[in-house]
Amino acid sequence: MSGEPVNDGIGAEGGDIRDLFSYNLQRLAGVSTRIALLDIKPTFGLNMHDWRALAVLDYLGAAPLQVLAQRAGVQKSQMSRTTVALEQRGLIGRTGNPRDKRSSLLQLTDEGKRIAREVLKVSHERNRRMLAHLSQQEREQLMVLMEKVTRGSLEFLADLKGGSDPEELQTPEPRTLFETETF
Amino acid sequence: MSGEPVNDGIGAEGGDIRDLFSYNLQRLAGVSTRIALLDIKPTFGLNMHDWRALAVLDYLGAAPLQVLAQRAGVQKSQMSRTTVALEQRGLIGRTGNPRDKRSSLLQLTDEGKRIAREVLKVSHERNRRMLAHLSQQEREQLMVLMEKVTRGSLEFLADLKGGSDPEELQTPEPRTLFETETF
DNA sequence: CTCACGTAGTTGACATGGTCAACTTCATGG
DNA sequence: CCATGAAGTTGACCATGTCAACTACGTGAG
Repeated sequence: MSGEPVNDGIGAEGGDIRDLFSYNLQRLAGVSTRIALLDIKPTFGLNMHDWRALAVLDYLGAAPLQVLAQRAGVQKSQMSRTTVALEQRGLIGRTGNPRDKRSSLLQLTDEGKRIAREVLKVSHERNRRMLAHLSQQEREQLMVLMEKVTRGSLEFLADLKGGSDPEELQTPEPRTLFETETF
Repeated sequence: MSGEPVNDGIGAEGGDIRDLFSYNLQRLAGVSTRIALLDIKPTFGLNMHDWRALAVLDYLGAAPLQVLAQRAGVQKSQMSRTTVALEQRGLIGRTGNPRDKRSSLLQLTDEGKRIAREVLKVSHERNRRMLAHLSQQEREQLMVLMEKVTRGSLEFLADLKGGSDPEELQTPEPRTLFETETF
């Protein structure tokens, strides 16, 4: 009866790739990355890794590398290289971890904080433009839905990664998830 | 008065990176990619480029490389390499383009079609699991919202890419967008 | 205490992905 | 028929993601 075919992101019989949630998600994420880099790379000389590391450290305060990596959603090897580079640029400092001599606590320098706040500000503006066609209510709803999908996807991923090590990547944070940190 | 702070994906004063739509989008996309590769790489020996090329060709039927690249959202140089590899594996064939001797029309072989359909099937299941926590209505709503955001983001990107060449990347397809193809 | 085992972090190697520029081949309009 | 430009290919380069090995240190069992 209804003229418009609706799309639920799963795609039933006869549907093609354009009906898949994951496909549209990837496309949107690609566009978002390109926009972010056009913003951030020329102005601040940061790539996405750098920016995420700074931003996550900004709200963590001081944290060992492992925690930083988990929160940013990257492997520790990646984060190690990123933090070394940021330290050389004077945006990050290290202090000994009193509880564990194998690690240091990473934290933003004053310059690092300044940059992080500036980038965060232009990122707000960037997001505002990306979400321009949505009403306030739609924006809130979108965030809620994405969080649900993230939760479901992480469970799925944990399943696939051998039923064995569920710990590995289930790290993230949509603020309402995981406020249970105890490093 | 309301106890819960709501999040609109833009992040106002005092918000941190976890409030940003783009940040959560990137994290979810990363998880989605990892899930997809765990599915597709071992079973079919395809990477994401391969899979997208096959899937897009599946609904395009026969198309020159440029169109295929646009629809898949990648540059023609990338798509060129992908199609060469897929042709060598016997999943894609070429026939002369009657309208333009510089190009060929690409199309799936029977084997290519078979693979594309199989991968599409497991992708349906994958999306079903990722969206497991959403009701039917929420899933439909999510797709609508993502399409709006994609539209807004593409406009924004076109703006940034010099007000000049708006053509370049605004190619995509959430089916309801762009049904105006005329190659 | 000490030793075996686990964990934090670093590093090397490698595959993939994204971008740009140069180049060939052909199309098309003046 | 010539100048200009588009289609596709290729080479180069950087960013990203993943894995394994290795060092240094923590921890629990004996």
